[in-house]
Amino acid sequence: MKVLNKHSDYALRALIALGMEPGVRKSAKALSEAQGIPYQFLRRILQELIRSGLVSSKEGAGGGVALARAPDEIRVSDVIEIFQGPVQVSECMFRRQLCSNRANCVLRHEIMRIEQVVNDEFSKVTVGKLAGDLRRVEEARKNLLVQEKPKG
Amino acid sequence: MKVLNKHSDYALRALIALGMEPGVRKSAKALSEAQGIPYQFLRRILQELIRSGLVSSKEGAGGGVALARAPDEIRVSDVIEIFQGPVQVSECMFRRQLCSNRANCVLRHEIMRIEQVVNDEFSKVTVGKLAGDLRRVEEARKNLLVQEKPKG
DNA sequence: TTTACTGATACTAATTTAGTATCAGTTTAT
DNA sequence: ATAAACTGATACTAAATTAGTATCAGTAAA
Ligand code: FES
Ligand code: FES
Repeated sequence: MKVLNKHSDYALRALIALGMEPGVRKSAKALSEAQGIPYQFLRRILQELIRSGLVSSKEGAGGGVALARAPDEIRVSDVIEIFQGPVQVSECMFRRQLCSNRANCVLRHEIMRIEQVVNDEFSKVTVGKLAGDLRRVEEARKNLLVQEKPKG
Repeated sequence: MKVLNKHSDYALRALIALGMEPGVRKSAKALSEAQGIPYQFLRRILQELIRSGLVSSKEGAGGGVALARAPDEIRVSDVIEIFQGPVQVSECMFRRQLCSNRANCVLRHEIMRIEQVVNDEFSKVTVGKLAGDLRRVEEARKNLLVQEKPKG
């Protein structure tokens, strides 16, 4: 069961890359090369993010994209919603004979509860948080290198 | 984002149908007709459930399948695991440049935490519970009919 | 020995996901 | 003016996954 498809995956990486230096505009080409994401594919993903309002863009030479909101205001759940639609456990279990009265269906309640939990978890994690985590990871690695080659 | 694919969906329906009358053996044909699941497809699904040990079978005329465990011992997560593999949020975010040190990766921890939560939720729900819920739904509907046509 | 079933497995069709390509328009720099 | 570096929109192809079908062999009961 793969939760993130490539669209969401790449979108997140691009968003986090942008979130590392909020306000700095980057071109699709630069992002594509830095993150190892196929250029044309990333372009379409960015266009989608722009349409959805997570990212802002500037056309022409020297143009590019940047986060349209604060990194902490962009949730992983937003990204999943855009590229994979809302979380749905099952189209509708027992739809045929058994569940003519959807409104009162206990099974449906169970299903919706889980959908909610999954969604909540993905809402808790923001691009800002991931970028922060990543920053700390990079710091740690840098320090490690300094230790290995001290005063060099 | 569709969580259950048709395999898991149909498997669950079949398991719950079996769970409504544990111990009673039912043929693939009967299940297929009762649940509106394509026969050959359901056959393969049942064979998979049998191999996985959730269901027991008896060959020959009058044969069929039944739950191999107590309904409460069959979790939705078991079914998902069989047909869709273990929950994976992302193959490995930032695998390339950024995450050579997977063991210490904060992002990875975040991802694994969510995977755990999702899995936990699906482990909480058993075939026994779903069958019980369904039983209550059917009771409620029956009572409703009695009310509508009282003493008829 | 026919009928009703499962076991194993090969196959096809449909859908989704991933990835590519193209052309038009915008901004900057020369 | 025009070339270069960009995004906007959209059509297209390829690969992978999912869904569904078919077939043949074997088993058990009537
Ligand atoms: S599961 Fe569909 S209404 Fe009950
Ligand atoms: S996300 Fe892959 S190791 Fe960090």
